[in-house]
Amino acid sequence: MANPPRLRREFFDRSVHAVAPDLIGVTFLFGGVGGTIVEVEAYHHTDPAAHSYGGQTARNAVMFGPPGYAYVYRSYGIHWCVNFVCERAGSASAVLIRALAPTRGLAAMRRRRGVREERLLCSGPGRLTEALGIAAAHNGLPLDRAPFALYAREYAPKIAVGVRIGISKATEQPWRYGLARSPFLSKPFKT
DNA sequence: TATGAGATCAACT
DNA sequence: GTTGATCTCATAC
Repeated sequence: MANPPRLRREFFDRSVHAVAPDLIGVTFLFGGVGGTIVEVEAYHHTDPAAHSYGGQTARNAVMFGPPGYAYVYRSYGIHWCVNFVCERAGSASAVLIRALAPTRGLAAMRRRRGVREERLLCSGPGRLTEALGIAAAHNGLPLDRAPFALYAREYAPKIAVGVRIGISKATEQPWRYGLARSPFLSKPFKT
């Protein structure tokens, strides 16, 4: 069965609030391993919760570059989290990938994660980077070239919207998007 | 089901 | 010195 078309780099050349819901249902592979995006969050440089809010630093420099690149950072000193940079160079906006429904490379994901349950492989930003093998070395890589591969969705999914998770600033902004009722969400959406 | 501690690092006060 | 865009395990109800 043929893969659907890859996402073009221009896909990311739009408002982060337009790109984020459009990523739900997209297939995200890294080194041939991954699945369907079911949960994301949008961050913009005018947003106090964003890493880019206080200006450019060594850590967040990729966010200030052109769209269509991966921003990878260390979270809580333990985990890696991956973002897709959006809009245009300097806008410093990105979409945090929070959860996947695993479809490809299940054995590799189970080996890296050390768990068997499919639900626990990619249901959280730290979990999915561990499952896919994403780390600091991949910060700043383009999303339209290997080892990244993004494939357009083939249907319009039912999008759930809610407040973001794990932040303490701008907590009221409804910038978390997900596939409604997916069992692979890091947390369910209020209905 | 719910709450708490520990792991461990870069940015910031 | 404190705080996170987190996760896991332990303990308590």
